[in-house]
Amino acid sequence: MPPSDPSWRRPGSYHHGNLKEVLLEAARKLIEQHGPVGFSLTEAARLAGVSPAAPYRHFRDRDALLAEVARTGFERFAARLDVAWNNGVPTPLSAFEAVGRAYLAFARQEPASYAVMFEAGLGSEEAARLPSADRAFGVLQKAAAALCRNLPEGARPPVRLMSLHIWAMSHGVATLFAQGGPEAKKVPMSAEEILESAMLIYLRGLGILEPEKSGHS
Amino acid sequence: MPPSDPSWRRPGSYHHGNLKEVLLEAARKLIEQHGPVGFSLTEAARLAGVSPAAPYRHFRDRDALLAEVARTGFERFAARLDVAWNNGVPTPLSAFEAVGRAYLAFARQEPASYAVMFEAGLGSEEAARLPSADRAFGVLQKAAAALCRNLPEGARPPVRLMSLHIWAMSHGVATLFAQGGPEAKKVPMSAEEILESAMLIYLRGLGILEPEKSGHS
DNA sequence: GGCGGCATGTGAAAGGCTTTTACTTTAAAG
DNA sequence: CTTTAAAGTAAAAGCCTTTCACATGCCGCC
Repeated sequence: MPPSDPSWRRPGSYHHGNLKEVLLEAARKLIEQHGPVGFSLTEAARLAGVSPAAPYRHFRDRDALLAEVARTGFERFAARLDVAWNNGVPTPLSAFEAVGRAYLAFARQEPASYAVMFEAGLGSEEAARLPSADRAFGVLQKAAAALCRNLPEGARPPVRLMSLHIWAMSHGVATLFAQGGPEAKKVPMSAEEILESAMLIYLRGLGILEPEKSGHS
Repeated sequence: MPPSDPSWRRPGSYHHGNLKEVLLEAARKLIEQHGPVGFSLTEAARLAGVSPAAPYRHFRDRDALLAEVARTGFERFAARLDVAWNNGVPTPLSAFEAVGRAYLAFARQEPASYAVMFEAGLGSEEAARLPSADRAFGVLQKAAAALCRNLPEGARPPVRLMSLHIWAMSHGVATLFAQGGPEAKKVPMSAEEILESAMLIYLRGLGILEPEKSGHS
């Protein structure tokens, strides 16, 4: 069992000892730099210090490596959203906002994972039915449900639809404004401010928050 | 001047006569099928019936072709949003909803263009400062401003922030649910329904729409 | 009308990437 | 200690990108 340091390499040995992890790490770094299009298996192998054929001992092909980046990405993503949600304490609203910030933080800190997880034609064909993808969405759904609990019986929106709204808004803000994305520069606000303000207005529209008296934050 | 049919080819001639347009069209078709990663200049040339070197008479390199797909995509995108907006008639709200549908329709009908326009590391580095990208965003901003005009003076939200919200929501819904995307299948609603319901709630949160009495559409 | 220039397309070649196959090394199980 | 199979290598086939010298023929100019 190799040490937890993901860039560890068995000293002076024919066998690498940790190649799979190192390749995934290298892939994330390269995708970050050159985009998913510019990423090359050979270059990842070079970074890991092995021959171009070595990766095929751990992944069927290039796509399988990307799919694994997506899979492990969803695991960390779901875990971080769940930690941020923290069972809705201290309040459902504050925990909900923490989830939003965690969403954006993940997109910022692992842009390569996020791209492979959500961009069409990368590894995401099957990503939808990944268990951890469902777990991640489940966090949003739990949060939405908790926010509705104070509402009178008849005024509760469909929770599933509500979480799709939240997901779409988070995803839109993340890709447009949180990653170094095209439009990030033209906007004088952080992605976090944009997402939070949008969510406050949305929740007000559902009657979950009181209408504000005057002025907009 | 070649005819307007984009797949026209000069009959039995050494010179193609319409290669640039045909290459862009081929690129969109190929990206649609294999994703931006799988797209190859050589294959586009094959589709157009020319040698692999021919494209270099019209584009500096592969990236330049993708950038041109993005540029022309933004032109059509802006034009279609503007047509849908139709100067806010018959009512700002109905026109606004038409813009939303046009947004999703474009993402559906030109998934390749949309991907290259917005996905990181494709042609989008400079796409942000494209004039037509600004025009497209300008339509959203016009629509947002018009929706606010009925509001009392002090209750008007910052129009720029509001249009960022609208943009992010539209983009999120488009990429998650409108394109054949990962999650489209798991959801029993159309992207249009998801976007419109989200927008109604959002506008209610701004006080632009009346709170509904009971039940959720 | 003929001619010459320039835009446009071709062919071949260099170099990189993906993937396969046969071979080598070495850790670890018995 | 020996056997075995996991994990790495080298080499080769095939595709892609890009460049360069060369071919073609459309168009404007005399």
